[in-house]
Amino acid sequence: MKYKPADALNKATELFWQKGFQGTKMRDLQDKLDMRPGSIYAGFGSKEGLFLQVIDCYVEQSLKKIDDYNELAKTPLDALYNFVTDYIFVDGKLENCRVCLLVKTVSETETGPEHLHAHALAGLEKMEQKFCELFTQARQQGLLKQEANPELLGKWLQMQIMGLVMYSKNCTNKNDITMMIESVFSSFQPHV
Amino acid sequence: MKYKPADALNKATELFWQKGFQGTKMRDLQDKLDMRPGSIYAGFGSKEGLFLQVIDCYVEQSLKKIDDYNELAKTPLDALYNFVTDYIFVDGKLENCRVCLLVKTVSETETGPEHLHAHALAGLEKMEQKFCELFTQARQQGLLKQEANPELLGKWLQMQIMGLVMYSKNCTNKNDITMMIESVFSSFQPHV
DNA sequence: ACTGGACTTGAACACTTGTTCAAGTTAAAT
DNA sequence: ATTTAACTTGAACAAGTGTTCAAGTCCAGT
Repeated sequence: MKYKPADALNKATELFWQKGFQGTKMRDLQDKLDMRPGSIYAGFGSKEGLFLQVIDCYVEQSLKKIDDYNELAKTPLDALYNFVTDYIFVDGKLENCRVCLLVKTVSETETGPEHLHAHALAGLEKMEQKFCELFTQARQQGLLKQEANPELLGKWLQMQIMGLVMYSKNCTNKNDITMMIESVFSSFQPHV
Repeated sequence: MKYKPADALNKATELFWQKGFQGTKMRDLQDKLDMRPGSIYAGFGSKEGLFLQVIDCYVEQSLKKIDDYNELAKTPLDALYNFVTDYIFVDGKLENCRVCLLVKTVSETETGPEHLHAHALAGLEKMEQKFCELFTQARQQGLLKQEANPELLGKWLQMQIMGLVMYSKNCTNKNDITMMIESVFSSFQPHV
């Protein structure tokens, strides 16, 4: 496969993210990627194969995104805070927030194709691990109580993000969400 | 429409809940409901029409379920706690937990059919209102600080449930989830 | 110039999709 | 017994589905 897959994968990601796995039709992909069916099958094997690669690509980019935030922010906790805030307020607007592709896929394939489900779950696990990493750093820097459990905090943050993002679909009040984010992150501060 | 829709609607709910709107095919419904296409269309208008009725039915039953919990429990807070716990640990097992049909639909139709999306959101709003109701009762009974805002607590609980349920798909450790539920509900107790 | 392999094309295929409809059944009201 | 309206049936339809494949294009290595 010599085809420049980066651009194609990003376009495919956009489609799958918008419409889900089942909602995305091969014809949609053909139009969006400007590739004929044969090329897509030569390059990616099948719709499922393409989707799996899209997920890998998505996970890789998401992990990198967190690293980028971490380099820019003063502390790992700030990085996580900024990551979450920017994820929910895209261009400052709550309406632009979209459910994470992995979460969407997990929900869609709850009973569906086993390997798609497993693949999305594996991606989420990597995200959680990354959260855990940053919490570990934060503790080393004395930003958390010494007894704090980074692994548990990672799980907790993962859960909170899932809740925040899903709930943001159901909420028109920017203020409510802002308060919730504050509330989530204030629980990470060491007891004063 | 004289057809006994109760049984049919429940069976349809089961299918849509398992497979989602797009994932559920008319043939599946025909088999599960043991009805021929003409009958389904006479009774429900279309696949979308049936789905909308399924959602209404689901919301109604969910609201009633909370009322039932409220009658059985000592306090509204206990009722909510039991509701959440039983929702996540179905038959005591984390694996049996399924993403709420409304949440699943919101996620699936994020960009898709406008009215399906709106209908699911409306259902979620009713659930939130019910949570708010119970929190109001709890405050009247002195179980919450007088300054507590039941409306905000309702939103908060809605968000937390979404997070807990979605995260439970990604978690094999029953203990972790139990701790998270405790953590969520301990935040409702008045400051000691 | 020639070969060979990777990539592309677009028509075509077999199957599935949601939906329709003419014909048949039921059962209460006249 | 006749009418009427609601409901059921199941074959059929048109459109859409993921996928294939013979034929063509490209281009690096000989």
